[in-house]
Amino acid sequence: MPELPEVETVRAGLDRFVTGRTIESVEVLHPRAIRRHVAGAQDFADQLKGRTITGTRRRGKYLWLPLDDDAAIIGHLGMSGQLLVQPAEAPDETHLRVRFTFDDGGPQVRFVDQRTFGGLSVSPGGAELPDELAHIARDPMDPLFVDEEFVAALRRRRTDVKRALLDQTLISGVGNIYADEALWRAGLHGNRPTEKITRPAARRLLGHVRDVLNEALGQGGTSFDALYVNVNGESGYFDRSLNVYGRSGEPCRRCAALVRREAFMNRSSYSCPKCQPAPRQTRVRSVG
DNA sequence: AGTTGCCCCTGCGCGC
DNA sequence: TGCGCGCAGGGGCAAC
Repeated sequence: MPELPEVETVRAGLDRFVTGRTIESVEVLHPRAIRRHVAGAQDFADQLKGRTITGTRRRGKYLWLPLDDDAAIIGHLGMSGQLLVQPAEAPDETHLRVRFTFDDGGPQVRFVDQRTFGGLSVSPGGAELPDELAHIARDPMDPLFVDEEFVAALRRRRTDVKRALLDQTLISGVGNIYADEALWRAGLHGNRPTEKITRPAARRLLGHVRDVLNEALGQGGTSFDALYVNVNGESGYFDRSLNVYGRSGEPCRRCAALVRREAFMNRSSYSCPKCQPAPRQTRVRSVG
């Protein structure tokens, strides 16, 4: 569920509550929530006990908390994960998976995840980029993201442009909502083959991706329901600014044609039939 | 080697 | 009211 703006909102919210605090204990209430930590729940808790969190970082949809021993706690929210700051006396959430308590007796950090697609792990390399995240491309908010490298890499792909936007090894942080919104702004149908996107069109698309991510971040992200909230349990407001996502059958805000929904990889894509005409011919797939 | 589907889960809203 | 179905902000990984 959460894409870059939502994850960044969570990271920023977490920062002042965790930086400089020392972990007293870690309670794993559901093993699936730490499945990426292959050594298991006991090892996860043992490694973290007594460690001090030195800050908060993010790349794409992943965030991590560097520790005083150069490892880091990595967090991914999946579709329904939350990181909440809660007083010790707050009742356990229904889907509470992991609880962190600190030696100052202050608020706990809780990982709550209804569907358990998200999870936590401990990985070395926390100061720069945890080893586990080596395959994740820089996101477009990263000062070291190189636009022209993205443009070239996009055009080298042999896939459809929406699939490329969702590929976290090409560009990270973009998910189903913001891919659809950026494609609408760019006037491109998601099924357009990447090799036919011109360099200027690719640059424009990247600009729209950046714009929509920034605007959503300014609104605290997109919340359709109680599943996405910040560390204090508050919703974001970008849902009011969505132009196509989830607006099937409603008028396009640019041309009033009715927004269409198309099946896409067991999910949905939303687009304007006039502003984003489907490519005449779908990508030719190599055979044999 | 690059690309494509499947599948992991829980809950909600809808139609019958 | 109750059941079954489809759908949901993601990504790893086996199979082509």
